[in-house]
Amino acid sequence: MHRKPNLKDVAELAGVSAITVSRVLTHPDKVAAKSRLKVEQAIAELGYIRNHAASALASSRSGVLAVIIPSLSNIVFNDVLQGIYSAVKPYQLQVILGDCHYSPLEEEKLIATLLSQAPEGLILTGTDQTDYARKLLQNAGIPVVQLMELTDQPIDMNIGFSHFDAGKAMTDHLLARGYRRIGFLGARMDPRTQQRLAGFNQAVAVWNEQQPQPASCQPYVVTTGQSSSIKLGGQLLQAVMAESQGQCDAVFCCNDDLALGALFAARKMNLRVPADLAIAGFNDLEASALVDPGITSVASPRFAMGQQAVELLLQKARGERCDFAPVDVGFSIMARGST
Amino acid sequence: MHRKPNLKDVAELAGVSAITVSRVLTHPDKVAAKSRLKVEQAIAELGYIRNHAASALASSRSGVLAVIIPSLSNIVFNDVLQGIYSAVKPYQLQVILGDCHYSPLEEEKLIATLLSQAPEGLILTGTDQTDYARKLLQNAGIPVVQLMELTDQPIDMNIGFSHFDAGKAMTDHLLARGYRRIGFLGARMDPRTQQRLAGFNQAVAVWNEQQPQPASCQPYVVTTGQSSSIKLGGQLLQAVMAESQGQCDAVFCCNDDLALGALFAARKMNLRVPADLAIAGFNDLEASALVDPGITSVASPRFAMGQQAVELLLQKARGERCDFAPVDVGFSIMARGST
DNA sequence: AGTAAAAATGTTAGCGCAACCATTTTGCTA
DNA sequence: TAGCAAAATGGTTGCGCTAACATTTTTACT
Repeated sequence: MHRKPNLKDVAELAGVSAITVSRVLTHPDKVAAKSRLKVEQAIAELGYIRNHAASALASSRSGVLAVIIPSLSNIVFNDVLQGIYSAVKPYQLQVILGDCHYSPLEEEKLIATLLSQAPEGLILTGTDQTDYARKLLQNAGIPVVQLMELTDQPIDMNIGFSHFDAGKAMTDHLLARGYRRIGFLGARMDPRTQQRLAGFNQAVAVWNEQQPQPASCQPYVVTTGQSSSIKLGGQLLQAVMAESQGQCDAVFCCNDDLALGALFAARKMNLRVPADLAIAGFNDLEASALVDPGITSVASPRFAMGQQAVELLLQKARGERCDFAPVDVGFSIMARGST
Repeated sequence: MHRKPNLKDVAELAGVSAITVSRVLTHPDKVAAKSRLKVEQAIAELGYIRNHAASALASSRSGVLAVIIPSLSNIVFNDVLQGIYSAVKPYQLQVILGDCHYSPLEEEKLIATLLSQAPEGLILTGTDQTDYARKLLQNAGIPVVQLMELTDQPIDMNIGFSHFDAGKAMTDHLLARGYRRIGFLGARMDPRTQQRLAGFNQAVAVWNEQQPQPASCQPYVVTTGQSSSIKLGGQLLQAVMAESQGQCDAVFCCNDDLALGALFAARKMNLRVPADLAIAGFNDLEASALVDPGITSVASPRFAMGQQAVELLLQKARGERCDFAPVDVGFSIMARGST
């Protein structure tokens, strides 16, 4: 036999009907142990592998979960992905992953492509999808989770935390520690980074409103559209130092890559951390806790977010629940030596 | 209309036959501009999205590329993935990604699952697949690339470099710099790590054979099955220092995570790098170049490997070539301050 | 043993699309 | 304008599987 064996071949060899073979594969408990054994032997003998396309077509269940992240290179989404994969494991689900490179338009195209797989659900990052993308998803009628940040108008389900609040909290932390000339170092400037910056600005504004003149805070904001990296952190530190004429006494980096870069660069500039310069980051990467001094950062349960996204998706797909309020997973300030 | 629109619905609205609509989607150049326009309008109006399962079943082309990596958390495979995604982009191909957690058995199961998607090709990491997995792949008759390391008996195609040679070269580098009490810090101990260790042992053996007694090299090997992390690097450094009673003057870490951890720990132990202790790593992560001192490491073209894997796969799938000798992409020693 | 219920198995039909081959239309040359 | 090749389009069929219903066999209990 040259062509690949199909259900019928297995059925003939096992001496049962095709549907019985099908059942062995999908509802093994609905088949008598005796037949099941015969079928399993036949499958093994022929090296039969089910044709997923045919199965999906006949059952109109694809067994596919679509995931779109903004970047493969940002480790942050790696953690989320791991959560997703770990949650998916017990189920017969394949993950199809797309990278939209932080572009809503690319994301829109990806959504259109991925929808052709008729996925059981879709996990998106962030909340700034295009109108057309939202329409596509509405029509598709599949459960959707928007992950990482919170929104008032979710497409469907929503799990995340407030990057605005986190940015504000970190800035308050710096203010509370006595820093008054605080730089904000931002790269990429995707929506979540912008929210962190907004939180920073808000915290500074509130502070300056409440404090008498001599204690007021001078912010220095340096941002770039470049994607963030450790190296860039050093460059941005130099930039903010230039802009503040060396007055800057703390920097709030929009993520830990920049913060690490700033820390390494500070050393080379002979700035003592935190005596001359405090450094705060975001995302709480492993390295941040282990460098000396440790970098103060914002931690969030990324792995758990990924897991929970899958759980909610499947609950909704199974029709177990349908009232899903946005889930705020919160964040925490990991205060360390750098501030 | 409640159900999702299908080809026929589009065809009726556009006033053409179903097959013409199909052609607009797959061979747009085979359709007159006039019909194409009508069809495109109808598609937009109905929000039609092609059913991938039906398409795959009818055409027996899945448009899927399967990829199995040993770990999502290891950034190294991230780079490879990025290469794969970048190479896949111009084609109508979806990537289905599996994580086998460094387990050949899990990999075997994953292969069986992924084969049911009838992928156009499969990219595997490493070369230690189970016999049954190899048989499955032989039967499947799809192009396969084994990535990252080289082997004499590839399943099909093979792209990578010699981790043995790289381990040996790095050890030679340390010996040439005058270090004689060299520790090898290994975590996870997957096949590639073992090859690096074998290269290390070989280099030491060769050295000791050629050198007179007083110049001979004393190796200290400390390994663990735990998965590697920055933190673990520090712990392993302490372990090797204990084992060598503080005599160790250089450590070759099986990857840069460990090396960074070793560097951070060395600082806390008041060891000057490289005066008291040299540190070498593997993989050349971004941070390794930017810490102070920079960590000497082994660089390899991971992104390019991913890209090339896709290219070869597609060439073979299109039948353009079939004689694929293993591709050695090589490596290079990035000598930095740490050694 | 007899009966009803439950479990196991089979039959039929169709999921949505594209390959194949047949037919119609178009564009071009003499 | 006829005639022909090439381009465009359509009809039929089947890809491999499973849902829904139909039938048979087994089980449990009187």
